[in-house]
Amino acid sequence: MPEPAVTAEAVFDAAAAMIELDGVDRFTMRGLANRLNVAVTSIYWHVGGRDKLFDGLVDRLLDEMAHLPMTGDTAVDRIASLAHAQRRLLIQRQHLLAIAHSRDTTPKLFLPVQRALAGQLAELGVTGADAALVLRAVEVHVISSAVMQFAAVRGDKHDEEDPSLWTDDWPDRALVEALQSPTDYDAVFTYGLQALLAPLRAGQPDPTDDGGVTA
Amino acid sequence: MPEPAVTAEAVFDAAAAMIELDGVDRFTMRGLANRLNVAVTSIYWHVGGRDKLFDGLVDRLLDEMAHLPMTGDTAVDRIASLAHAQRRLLIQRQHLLAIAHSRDTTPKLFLPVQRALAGQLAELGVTGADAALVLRAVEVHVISSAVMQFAAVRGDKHDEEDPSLWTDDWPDRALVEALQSPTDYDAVFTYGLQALLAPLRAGQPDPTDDGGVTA
DNA sequence: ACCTGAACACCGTTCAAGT
DNA sequence: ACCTGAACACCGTTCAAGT
Repeated sequence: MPEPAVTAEAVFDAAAAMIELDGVDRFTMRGLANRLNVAVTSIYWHVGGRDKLFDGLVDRLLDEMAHLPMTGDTAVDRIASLAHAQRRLLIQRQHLLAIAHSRDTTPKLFLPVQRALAGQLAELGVTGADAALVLRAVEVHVISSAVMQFAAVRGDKHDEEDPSLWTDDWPDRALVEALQSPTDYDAVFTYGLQALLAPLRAGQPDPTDDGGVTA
Repeated sequence: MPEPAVTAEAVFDAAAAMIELDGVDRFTMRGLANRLNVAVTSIYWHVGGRDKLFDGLVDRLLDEMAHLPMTGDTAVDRIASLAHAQRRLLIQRQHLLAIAHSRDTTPKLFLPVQRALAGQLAELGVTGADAALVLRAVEVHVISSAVMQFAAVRGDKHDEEDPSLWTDDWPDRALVEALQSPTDYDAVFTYGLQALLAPLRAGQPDPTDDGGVTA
């Protein structure tokens, strides 16, 4: 009974490692087979084709997100800490996030934290459709900003401002200078999250009241 | 002096139309050449390879964004209306946005609206590094949520909630039901935008004060 | 059950050759 | 200046064949 040369586990591990190293674009079935020292076709037997392989990798990410820490004295703090933890993991798994995005399964990433968020919102008295809206607003903020930061950081060469767009007589020199340096996505994320959670801190004004901004 | 069979303009037009119809993934150089009734290699002479072609398409999107409308009685309303207009255009140009994203040039999309936003923020007395932060928070919100919505809507089959994740004894039946229906991304966007702009409405509290949520 | 090589139908891109 | 076909070096996937 000779041991198999590879297992499905080993295929996923190797694929994840390769992708984390070189990115999704440079990942090929043939390269993976080469790394595992098997024929390409062997991979098809173990895990199926490229799509099945990526499905499996995304499922791994989902599992990881099911065990995120959540700390804090108040419910709002716990929501914020969960959002930060989720974001950190997504940044760490940039390439898996990119895969999920390219496969249009980003909304699946809501699921592992939904129950925890719902529980904290319930503690704040936010329930029903209101809770669904806030929950999704937080998740969209966490995930979409991570998706975008990933692309932005990779293309950081273009992030520096083109000064030619600003006339020299623009009065706010400090602003122009601030825009010249690369975006601090962590700060932007935290600012946005804080804004999203602000209405939850002071009583509970109707979160669906848009203040007439709908334009 | 025979007229050329194709021009660079015509190539870009045809490419944009094809991509808008079938998506980026199904777009190929050979298919484009076929549609134009020329040899593939002719395209290389006119606009260069795939990368150059996509660069050109993204530049077209940038041009479009330079002429967005901005209306409203107050500066905050004008910022909101600009954000909504930018979002609408990005949704309309979903596939071009996807191209920009895949090429890591999403931050470039900030540029065409930066001056207008800076002007309105200045009217509100928000300047310097604070203005840069708010400006980027708004732009990240607009662009990243559009990037994500695009993927989410394409994969809408997965958007419906898996009820098995909720135990039957979860108390908030209305929430579970709300999560079962597909996400209303417009509502989520408006809610987030309103939250981002709220501190600008009532005086100007320090926007970098995170209320201790940094976790 | 596991692994292989050959083969198919694609890609993007280069380049010498035509007019 | 403009357009072509042939050719190169890749892809992912299928399938019959081996053990």
